[in-house]
Amino acid sequence: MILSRTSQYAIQALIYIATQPRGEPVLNREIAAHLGVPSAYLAKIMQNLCKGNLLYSFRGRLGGFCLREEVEKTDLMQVLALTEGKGFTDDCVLGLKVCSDETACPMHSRWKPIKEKVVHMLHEQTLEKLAVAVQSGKYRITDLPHAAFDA
Amino acid sequence: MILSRTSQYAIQALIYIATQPRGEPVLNREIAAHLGVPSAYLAKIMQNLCKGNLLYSFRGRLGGFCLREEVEKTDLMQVLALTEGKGFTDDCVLGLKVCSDETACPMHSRWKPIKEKVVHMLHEQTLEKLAVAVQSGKYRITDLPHAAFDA
DNA sequence: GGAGAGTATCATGGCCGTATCATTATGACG
DNA sequence: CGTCATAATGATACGGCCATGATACTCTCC
Repeated sequence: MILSRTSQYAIQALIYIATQPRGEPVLNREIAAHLGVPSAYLAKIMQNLCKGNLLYSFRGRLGGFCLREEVEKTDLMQVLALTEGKGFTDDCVLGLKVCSDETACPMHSRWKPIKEKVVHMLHEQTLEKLAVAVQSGKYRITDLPHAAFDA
Repeated sequence: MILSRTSQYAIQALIYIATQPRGEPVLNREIAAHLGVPSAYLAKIMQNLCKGNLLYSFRGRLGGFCLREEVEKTDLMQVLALTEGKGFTDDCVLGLKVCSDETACPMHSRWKPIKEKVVHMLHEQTLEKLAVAVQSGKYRITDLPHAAFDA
């Protein structure tokens, strides 16, 4: 029902980069600070996204990360294929090794259409759409600053 | 996207008990053997289901586990509330602490209806329905015996 | 009281999220 | 041209949680 923290960070980071001016490398440190996530761990995730051909990386001064493909071309399905593993939507709800239309667990027929909806949604959500949504100010990618409630 | 192994075992075990004659306690050992899962670990899960009022347990000779409520009354949502934690469907996809209709992550509006479909499905699937499906022989609750492919 | 069953406690191994530190590459500047 | 700051990259280590295993305890029936 839930994504790994790795996937969450990856998505957040990519959206953040997509909201920044194209072509200017974004620092890992800056992303981590903005999202409020541990920068060392984020660095490893970024590396993974580089190997998965979603990002360019540049070292040294003026270095950082840039999106590789045009933002309209990258959708969440591609991201999650990297962070969760390629066939992460194929698993049986009950954990059966084989659970296909021919021989299935008793939930298969109900679960399948929902899974398809999820996959469709993940394909539909491109970095561009998400970045625009964030830039509009109506949606957030980071936690709210928790005001002083403890007084 | 996936349930914990604990949840998978719990569901499988409950369905198995539901396929057995009512009133006769079922042995943990028997369930574990039939499902092919480690019996010590399953025992702990069963305990949890007892504490959560889904099972009766009886010790000593002729002991074992019986379903507590009538099978039509127990649905998967109740089971998962115990094994995954009560509000396991409330979490934000991106892991935001607060993600409601008022202030949300950019995926919230797309994710919410899917989540509702999942919750509805989990409420609909009662142990009775699942047990009947298994008893019909059309659906499985255990892995296929892998024939000798390695020769 | 002994065998059979669940119950409770502790110990192990793996993976994930995290933290720390050394290494390498690159642009800037004197 | 050399070296220095900067940034990504890589290696290593640690704690927590999950799945598992092992062992001792407790209850109940015969």
